[in-house]
Amino acid sequence: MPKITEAQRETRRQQILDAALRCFSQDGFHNTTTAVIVRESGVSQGTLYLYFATKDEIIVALADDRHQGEAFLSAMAQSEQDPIEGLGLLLELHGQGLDDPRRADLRRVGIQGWAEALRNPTILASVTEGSSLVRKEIVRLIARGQRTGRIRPEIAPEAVARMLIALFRGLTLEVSLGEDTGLANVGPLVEDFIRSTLLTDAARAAHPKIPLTSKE
Amino acid sequence: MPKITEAQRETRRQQILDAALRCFSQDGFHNTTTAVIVRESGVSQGTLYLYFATKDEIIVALADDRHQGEAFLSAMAQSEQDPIEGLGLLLELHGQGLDDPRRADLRRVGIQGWAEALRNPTILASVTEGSSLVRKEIVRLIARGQRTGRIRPEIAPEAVARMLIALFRGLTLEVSLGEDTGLANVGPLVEDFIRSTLLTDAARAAHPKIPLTSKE
Amino acid sequence: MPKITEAQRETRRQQILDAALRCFSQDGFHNTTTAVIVRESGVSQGTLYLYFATKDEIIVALADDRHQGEAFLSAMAQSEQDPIEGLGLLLELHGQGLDDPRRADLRRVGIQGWAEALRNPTILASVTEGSSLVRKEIVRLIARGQRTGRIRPEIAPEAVARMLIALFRGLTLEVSLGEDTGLANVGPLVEDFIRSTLLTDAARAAHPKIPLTSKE
Amino acid sequence: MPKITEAQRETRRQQILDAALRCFSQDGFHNTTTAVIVRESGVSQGTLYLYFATKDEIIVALADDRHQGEAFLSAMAQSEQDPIEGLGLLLELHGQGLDDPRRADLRRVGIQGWAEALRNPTILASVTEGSSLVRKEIVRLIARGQRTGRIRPEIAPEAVARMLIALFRGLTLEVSLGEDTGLANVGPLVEDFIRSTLLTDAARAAHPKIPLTSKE
DNA sequence: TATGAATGAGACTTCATTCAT
DNA sequence: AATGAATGAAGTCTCATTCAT
Repeated sequence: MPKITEAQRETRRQQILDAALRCFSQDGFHNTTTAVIVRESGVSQGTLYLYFATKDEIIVALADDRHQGEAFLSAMAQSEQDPIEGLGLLLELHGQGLDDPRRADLRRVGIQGWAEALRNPTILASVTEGSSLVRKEIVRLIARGQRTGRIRPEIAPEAVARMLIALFRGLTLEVSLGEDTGLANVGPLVEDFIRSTLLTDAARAAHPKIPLTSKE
Repeated sequence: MPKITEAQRETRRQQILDAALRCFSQDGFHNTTTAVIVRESGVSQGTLYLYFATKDEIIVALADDRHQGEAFLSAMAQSEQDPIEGLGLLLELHGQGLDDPRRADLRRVGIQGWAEALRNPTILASVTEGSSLVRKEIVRLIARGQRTGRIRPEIAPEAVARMLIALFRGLTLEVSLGEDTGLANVGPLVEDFIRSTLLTDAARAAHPKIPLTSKE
Repeated sequence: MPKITEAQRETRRQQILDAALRCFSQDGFHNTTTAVIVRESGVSQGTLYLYFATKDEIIVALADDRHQGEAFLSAMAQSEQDPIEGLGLLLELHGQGLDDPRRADLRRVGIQGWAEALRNPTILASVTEGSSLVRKEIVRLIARGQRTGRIRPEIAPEAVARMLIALFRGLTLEVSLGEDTGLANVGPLVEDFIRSTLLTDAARAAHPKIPLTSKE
Repeated sequence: MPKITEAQRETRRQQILDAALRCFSQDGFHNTTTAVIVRESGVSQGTLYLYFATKDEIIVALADDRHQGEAFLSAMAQSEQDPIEGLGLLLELHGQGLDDPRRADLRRVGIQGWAEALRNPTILASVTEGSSLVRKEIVRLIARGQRTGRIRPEIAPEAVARMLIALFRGLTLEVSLGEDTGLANVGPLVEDFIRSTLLTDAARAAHPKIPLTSKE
């Protein structure tokens, strides 16, 4: 029987994960020693292993955190009545995620997660789970739009989903690498793409502007 | 007067890089020991360090190789007379690069390079150099298309370039993670995007189909 | 609150230093691997680095130990009331240090320390600190002797100090190299030197024999 | 049958030894790689091993060079008719050797030779041979002085020799460690020592000043 | 003879993990 | 539960020496 409450335990765990996120973001997963995480999180070397069985498990936990965030965004988009507005909201939220400086560490560690996923099945599962959630949500929204006649029927919803996910992952990378062109906002172009490529002529008339307001 | 010719030296170097590429692809950069690279490449432990000063330098060299490949693709696209066909060729070549099983290792190591670039300025420079080349080529093609009235003038060439690069990076990741949906080819959608979003009405009529034949 | 007390830590540290002293004495600093020190001291490879950051730091610590010993001898000499007896005591103690077989390792490692001091500023500082202490003590004793009229006033105290230090270092080397002539004790000659060269005629009469009893 | 003359061979050998002396003086024997010696001497890696079978043999050769110099000094002293003047000359020559900046490298490498001699019998033999030559010469001079009644008969020649050798070795060390007091010349004190301790009253009257002119 | 590329044993050091307290 | 000292396997890199040309 534990001598600390579940809440205390969860707090400690987050404390470690927060420190790990910062460290991994700065020095990379493999160049961060458990000693540093321990120092940054304020727990002891031994305590770390009361919460995570291995160092690998820490990055797995961070990856899991990440796709929980994605699940949340999907849920929000789903609550939207209009599918096109739902799609716009999804894109907007992800677009904001790209910009938010408070999420810089998450983005950087996310990229490292991709590299790890190539050889760690657990992390791969986590990454895939996250993208899968988003993909399904996009497919659902597109399909709904097609049923209501707003989105061109010949469009393959899966393809759109894959394309949008790939696009956002690529933008995450671009932002994190600091490949700052200082020019040209991609947001309006994505908006343009959706309007011209996905929407039917009728919908295009009804939606003079879909609510994609990402500043990125 | 060296005991070995420059060509022999280059061969040896490639031999090491080839082995390293295979190893890094399989186990990741940080989980590949120099001992394994040495074993795989058939040279001795000491010889490795006659060609690369540190293990890090090997991944830098692989990243450099990579953007040399990108320079080559850009050069090919530039040789095309018609900007739209040039753009199509560029996309096709990159699309083929996504599919080619012989390039699987390159893709996987490329993703690891992204993670390394976050904390290794030399690798970052190499990655950025590669994308920069492609971006400039795309901008050049779009601008040319706009001058000839084939591409809508209100389109921002930089934005298109960033979007396409992000898209292909994202697709590289998708393919490498094996997130295989088994469905829906993105290629036609990209083609559709270009036709609907970029081309002027006149050009769209003239190009009933732009030559984007990527099967991915 | 540390898991081990300061005393336990100091014991461990000495345990390592003792082993290192033996190893360095036998095989030389550069021909002694950390693996051997570890084996001899009974600690693990990792533990060594819990006490010393680098192998170099071990020899620095040994050099420091050495000049702490010299400080002790100086303190003893200073406690003597009569300056000539103090000088005699100092020489006697150092003379005993030359003979003592238990100090053979210290002498041998000391000589290696000289070689290291040529290119390691930290070790140089340690060696210099040690000789400086002794020099100051000799100067103090000589000057005191001059004030009481026992030592010839035209003698330069600094020169005597340098000469005696050089002499003892040279004798340390001779003993350690085993250049054993089996003949002729230097001790009485040093005694003679002091009587004839340093003492005033009056003091020479009062001290028919200064208490220099080194057998070396 | 050699394709180069003995003279050419000797030149090459010296070229290597000169480079090695400089390198060893600067970085120490163990921190000088053969690669550096090769670079400094201008010969190739392979050629080095045509002249010296091992790296150790290089320091042995340097040690041998050294005691050849000592043999030369002894020969000079022996040529002197008067034993006391001979002794003075010997001390003067060694004293000059301490000061000469062109001999700084020799002194530094000599000290490293002491450290090596502790575990390398060949180097030990070389060092011992050098000191032995000097010791014998001093003994011979003292004994001669005793026969002619210039030096006190109760003095042990061996002890004087050992003391003087130890003293000069110690001074070599002091100079090389840069323990510069900026004060007090030891030379006159040594002179004083010889006059007061060794000479008979008669000789002291005859030699108002023995020719010891070392500036060190 | 001379060269310099190649070799591979081995050195130092790090670090994820354990376990007695 | 928490601690932090201890562990030892393993990794990167060096370097004296060799040998085919």
